[in-house]
Amino acid sequence: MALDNPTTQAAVTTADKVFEQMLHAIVNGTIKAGSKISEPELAKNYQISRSTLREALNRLEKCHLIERKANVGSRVVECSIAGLLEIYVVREALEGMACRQAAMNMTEDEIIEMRAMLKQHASAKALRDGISYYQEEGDLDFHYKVILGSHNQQLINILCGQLYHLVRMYRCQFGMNSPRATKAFDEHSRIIEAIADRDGELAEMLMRRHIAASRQNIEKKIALQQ
Amino acid sequence: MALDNPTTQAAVTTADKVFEQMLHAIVNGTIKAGSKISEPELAKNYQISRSTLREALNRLEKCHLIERKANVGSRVVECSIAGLLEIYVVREALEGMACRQAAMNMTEDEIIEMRAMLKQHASAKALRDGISYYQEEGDLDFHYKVILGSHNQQLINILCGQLYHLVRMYRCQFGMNSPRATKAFDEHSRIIEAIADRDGELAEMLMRRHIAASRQNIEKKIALQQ
DNA sequence: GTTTTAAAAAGTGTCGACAATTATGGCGTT
DNA sequence: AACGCCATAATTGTCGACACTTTTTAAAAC
Repeated sequence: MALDNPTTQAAVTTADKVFEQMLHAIVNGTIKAGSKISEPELAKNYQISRSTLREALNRLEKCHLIERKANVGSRVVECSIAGLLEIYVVREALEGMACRQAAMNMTEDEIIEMRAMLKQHASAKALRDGISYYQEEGDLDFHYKVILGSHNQQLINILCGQLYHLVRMYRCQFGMNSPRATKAFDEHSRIIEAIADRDGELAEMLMRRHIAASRQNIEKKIALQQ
Repeated sequence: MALDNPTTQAAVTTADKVFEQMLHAIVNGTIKAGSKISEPELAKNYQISRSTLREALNRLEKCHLIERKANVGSRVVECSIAGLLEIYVVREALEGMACRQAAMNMTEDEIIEMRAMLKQHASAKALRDGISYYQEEGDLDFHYKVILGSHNQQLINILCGQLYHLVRMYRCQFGMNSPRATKAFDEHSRIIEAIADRDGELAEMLMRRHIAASRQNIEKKIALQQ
């Protein structure tokens, strides 16, 4: 499935399942950002013991979705504009480098797969009502594939394993369906071509601009609102 | 203290203390890389219950120092050349960006502090026998300060909170006292000047070259050994 | 002798209870 | 009425025991 994370393995233990449930709940705001987490209450809700719940909380903490203070408890992270911009800065650096590495390390098969995916996005875009699909899951798909294409486990872990949960949380809660759909599609195309040409330097530059453009788009929006 | 991490708060709970002990043990190789972790055995060694130990293991997992598989157990991460190079790639991207942000966001006081630190390193270097100090803790100090100077919490968390434990582990276990001491000192100086000039673009480029040079130094060494 | 199967041992996951710490609320004082 | 203090309640941290999985061991079948 598109929104499933490439790094997470199937949830076998109950703590895993509760983690996934809470993950979705936090991402889509059912568990409110900034709210305090009551261990006894949640354990009762999910019908599990506190030990199991705490195991799930530890994984949420690994994704930086909750923060814990000793002897005080856990809170869901706040969603602030400043925090969002911070994430964009990190993404610009990491995904830019991932793109450079992808240009060096992607297999021909992976490149073919990416081109096929983009073609599919293009037809979905033509359908017009498919635009929202493209923006949400399609965009994530594209970025995932580039990151995986870097073949760098550290990059993959940081980006897919933790940062992207936060990205999805912000997208959900800020309702970000930016009007950059068409533009973003063209940018994706050029990035793939740079990767296919094995031009790491260009690929990195294009990806950085692509992400920086999204960030500046948000900065502009904020400036207008004030 | 130099090697203490700026992001970790004082260890109050026993799980915290065990985490710190195990952290040091893993970093310096007392607990061998790649070895399996027996919960019952370690719990007995540290004279704590398995619950508390597992809490400590969760924090080690957050730093990517151990890896867990469901119903199987934990292993200390392996130290491979490939893994080391992967980390350098991530550092080049993240610390480069951190340096750019530092040029934008550092306060004048922080810049003064950095210059003072570098002056101290210079005198230590002049002492000759201080060289090892400069290389080990001094180098980490410099990089820490730049990262903190970015004022970007996400960057700080990823770099100081998790990646740098791995870096220290590799330094310890591979015994890396690279002969780049003098060169590195000059590079540090130029980076600080770029930050002081508020030239983010140059600062990022210099930091990336600085880290890339270290990586290439290792690649060269490896090539010679083979 | 090798492979398959089954039982036993060891290890991890989960639970409920107790201990230690922090938050709450009422009381008295200023 | 506002502030500080103490007792109580609630929450988090830790413990030991049990349930379930995986691994090991040994026997049985081929």
